[in-house]
This record gives sequence, C-alpha cells and structure tokens, in this order.
Amino acid sequence: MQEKIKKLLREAIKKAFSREVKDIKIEYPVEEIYGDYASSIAMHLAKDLAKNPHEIAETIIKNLKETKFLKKIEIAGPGFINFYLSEKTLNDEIKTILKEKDDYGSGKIGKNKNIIIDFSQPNIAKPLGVHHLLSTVIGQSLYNIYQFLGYECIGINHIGDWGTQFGKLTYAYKKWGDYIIIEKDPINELLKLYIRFHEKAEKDPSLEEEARKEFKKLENGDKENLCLWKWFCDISMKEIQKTYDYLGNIHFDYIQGESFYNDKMEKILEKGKKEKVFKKGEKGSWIVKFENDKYPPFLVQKSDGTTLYSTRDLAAVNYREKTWNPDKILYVVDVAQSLHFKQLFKTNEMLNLTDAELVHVVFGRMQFKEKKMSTRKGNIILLDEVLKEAVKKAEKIILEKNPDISGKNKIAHKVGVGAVKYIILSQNRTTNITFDWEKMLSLEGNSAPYLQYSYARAKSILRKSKEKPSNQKISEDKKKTEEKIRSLISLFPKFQEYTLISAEEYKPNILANYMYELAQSFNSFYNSVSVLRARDVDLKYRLQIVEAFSIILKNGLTLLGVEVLEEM
RNA sequence: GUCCCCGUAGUUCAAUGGAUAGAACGAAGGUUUCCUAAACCUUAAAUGCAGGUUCGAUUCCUGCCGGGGACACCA
Repeated sequence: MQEKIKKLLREAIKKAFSREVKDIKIEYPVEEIYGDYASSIAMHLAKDLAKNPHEIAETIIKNLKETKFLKKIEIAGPGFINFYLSEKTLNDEIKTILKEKDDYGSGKIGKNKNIIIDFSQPNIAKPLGVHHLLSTVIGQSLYNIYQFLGYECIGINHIGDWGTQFGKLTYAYKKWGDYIIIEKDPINELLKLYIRFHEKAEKDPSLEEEARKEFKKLENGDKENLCLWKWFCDISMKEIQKTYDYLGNIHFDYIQGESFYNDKMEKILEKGKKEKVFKKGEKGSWIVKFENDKYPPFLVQKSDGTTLYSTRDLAAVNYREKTWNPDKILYVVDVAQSLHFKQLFKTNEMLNLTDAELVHVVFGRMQFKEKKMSTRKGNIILLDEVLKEAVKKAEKIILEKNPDISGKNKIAHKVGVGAVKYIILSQNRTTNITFDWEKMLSLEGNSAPYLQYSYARAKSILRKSKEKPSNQKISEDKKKTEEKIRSLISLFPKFQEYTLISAEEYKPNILANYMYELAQSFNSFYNSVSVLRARDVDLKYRLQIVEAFSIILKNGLTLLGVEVLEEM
C-alpha cells in the first residue's frame, strides 16, 4: 500500500510539475482521523516551487492516476495529504491474508540475494551470560525476517574458540586443573580456572606472559596444548548448545569459530604485506594505518608472530566472499566493538576482499543496577538462570489463572522464554539495556505473554465458532462496533510494511512495536465487539477478521522467534 | 587527552524532520449473568541546559553538563 501510494505520488508530481522526486516518504498519521497514510511532500516542495503547500497538494491530488482503492484524500493541517483506504481495499486484504496464511507478509525483494548473519558469538569455556541474549536473539530475528523477505540467509556462529584466552586457560589447567572435576561440570569449572588466573595475574603480571607463551605453542601446533584445546571446546559447546535448545528456535547454518580460520590467515597476512596495506609496527608487529589517522592503527599481527581477533576477522571476510559471494554481511555485535568494525571494514576496502555491504548491527550494552558484571571476576548473571526463573514465574501464574489447562510445562516454557526474548527485541537495539529481574520476569503490559494471550483468545473464538450458534439477540452500539473493526483491520496491511522497515533498519523492535499495537487493537475490539453472538453476515465477517488477525500475529511472532499458544 | 554512543513521565522503554511526544510498570478510580479479566476503560505525570538551521526539531548542527564505551600486542 505504501509503495503504491508512493508511486502514484511520484507520477503525479512528475506530471504536474515535471519534477523527479526520488525519496517520497509515506507516513503513518498520528491519529486515525488523519487517515491511514499521509505524505508531507507538498510542504517539502513548497519552497522549491514557490507556491503554498495547499495549492501544491491540490494539484498533486488532481493528477493522481488511480484512486479507486482509496475512500478519500484530504488536505489537512499545514499541507499534509491524507489518504484513507476504502473498505473494499481492507476487505480484499483480509481475503489475501486468509488465502496466504503462513506466507502472508512474505516477500521476494531478497530473491537471488544472499546475506550472511554473524551472531551470538559465545566464548568457549565461559557460560552464556544474560547479555548473550542480545546478539543471539536480535541476530536470529533478523535471520528470520530476511528469510521471510526472500533472501537466502546464512547464519554463522563465530564462536570465540581461539586466542590468548586459551593460553590463560591452558596455563591455569596445567597448574591447578583437575580432569575429573571439570568433566563433572565443565563450564563452571573452566570458568573457575579462568577467574583464578585473573586473580593471580593481577598480583603477578608475569602470568600474562606465560599465557601468551602457551597460546603461541598452541598456534604452532603443540600436541598437548592442541589436545587440551579440543577438549575445552567439546565440553563447552555441549553445554552452550543446551542453553540454545532451551531458548528455542535458534539456528545456525555454520558454526565457524575463530579457530576455523587458523589455516586461512597466512594468505591474508601475505597479501596485506605484499600490497603494503600492512605496515611494520613496533617490535616487529604489523599494523594497518588509516588515512589522516582517521582511526587508530589496526593491529593485525603481534610482535611474536601470532595472530589476533582482527586477523581472523579479515580471514573470515575473505573466506565468506570466496564461499558464498554474499550481498551483505551483518555483524550483530556489541557497541564496544564499533571501532574494531570501522577498522575492519576500512581495511577490507583497502585490501579489496569483498564488495559485499558490511554492516555492524550494533546494540547497546547490558547494564546492571548493582554491580558491574565481569566474566573475569566471576560475577555474571547466567542466561540459564534468567530463563529458568522466567519459566518458573510463568508456571506460578498459570496455576493462578488457569489451573485446569493441560500441558502446563510446555506453556510455561513458551511464555517464560518468549517473555525474555521479547524484552530484548522490543527495545531499540542502539540504546543500552538495563537489566533488572523485575523487568525480565514481567509478564504483562507490553510483553510476549500479552501477544500470546491475544492469540490464544483469537484461536479460542475460532474453535468455538465450530460449535452450534447461541442464537441470542444482542444489542450493540453500531458506531462503536464499526470504529473498533475499522481500527483493527486498517492495521493489517501495515504488517508487511513494518517487516520491511525492520529489515532495512536491522531493527526487530519496529516489528515488535507493531505487533503490540495490533494486539492492543484486537483486545479493544474483543472487549466491545461480540463475535460469536453476532449473526449471519456479521458473524462470518467478524470470524474472518479474527482469523486474519491470528495469522498476522503468528507470522509476526514467528519472525521474532516467539512461539504462539493455542491456549494459555 | 582523542574518538564513538546515549540523556524523554517516579521507573523501564517508544516516536522514519511533521499534526495534540506514545506505551508499559507503579499511583488513583471504574468494567465480569456475555467469545479466556494474563484483558478492557478513565485520570495524573516527561523531551538535561544554552544557542543555531528549518514553514516545522525529541530527531540535524555547535557548546556545556551528566552516563556508558573504545583507543595496538584481549576478544
């Protein structure tokens, strides 16, 4: 709809003023009385054309080619053109929804395009903390959205399974580790070793040097260290996978950690040095320098000859280009790494590794009210712990609200986990997120359970509609009924539009906010319009609306990775 | 010191340069003989400060104040 209006406006402006307007923005008016869509184009053109906006708007309207799908067009305020969709357009949309079902809202704009989404990136030997939710859930949602729009998506988990940290861990294990204890509770015991290392290293900085030596041995293929490394990885991944499973709907096409690039970095280093993009730094290290010192130097090889995160990222860009020839690569990573990605992207340009669009999908930090969270010090809120608490809370509420329902465990799991995911997804990713237990465990208001509940209500109506009609007489406020119906169905065509904007901006919260608005409108409708007690045409029509609503809600929640429930 | 991000009701968050700055939680009040009250309906309550650009600024620019982060041998 948005696109259609855009096109019509563009043509009308060309015809009337012989101007090409590239970027016409179609807005959603703040109030329903201002229509379903609006454009402020007349005001933008006013200065250029030296005419007043009203006049321009009138001329544009006169030149609109096709307006049959609209009920009316109005000029309002300082010169807005407001578009009102006709009932027929909205009803046709309902038919489309009922026909397309699970595919409704999907698109083809991504046809023949592929996109790599690099997300989650947990570290080996450390448990998933609650802050890992951000990359994992945002990344997965973008994956779902892009796939829905027709892109071929390649989800990669770039796990942190290489680097100096393994030197630290190896050193710590050799000194204080115990095989049997670790096998019993791998991640926690490895974490303890890691913390112990940092405690000791604070007093004795020479340990850092020891750790670097261990890592160098590892990188040079030392058998013992390699064996230990492999073991650390295996036992950790098993544990991490358990958490992903519990979170649900998390899917990676490839798990290619940093170690995956061990044999792929030499080529990049050679290329960089040969092309003089890599320059000699201090003590025999290699760095990239940027034009006008726009960014600080980018270290790509350490003075002892070993590699870094940056080296592996460059190798990854190269590998991904050669393997998939992607149109885009998204890095769903914390804002703390902004500079790193700026340096990486710029270096990519200098080395010409790929012409794919590289995007750092940044998100804010998770902040904690009480203490600073640091894996090194061991105060970390575990993701498992948060999820389990949320499920527990959901269980409690089920027992209060609907104690006779069957499948309580499953429902509690979907509600609890969904709620936690939704909190992350409903927030604009660029602002820092404040963690607090109360918020994480909140199951009302703007939350996943609210949406799931709305869905369950809709499905309940649909189930009951198959029973025999009550045939009671009802009196209803006709005007109010019409209003509620209009508000609800006019939101339907926007599903696709918001999905598209979410993808363009890499912001699932745009979709989430729409879903909430839709559910609110449905609940308001539910409250004042009776469906099952309506008759004949009304009954049929209202059932169609309810079904259409349920389809959109399900499709949208699926994109967010939140599961719907038939009953709750 | 340099650079980046963020400052919106009591709290946690929305708001593609547009119309009366939206929600949720919390507070005050109301709605169940009727499709699931995990709901619905009212009320009170906010753009850090000072300039600038614009017909129009929470949004763009400058300065200040406050918070977070990054600045080569960690990732």
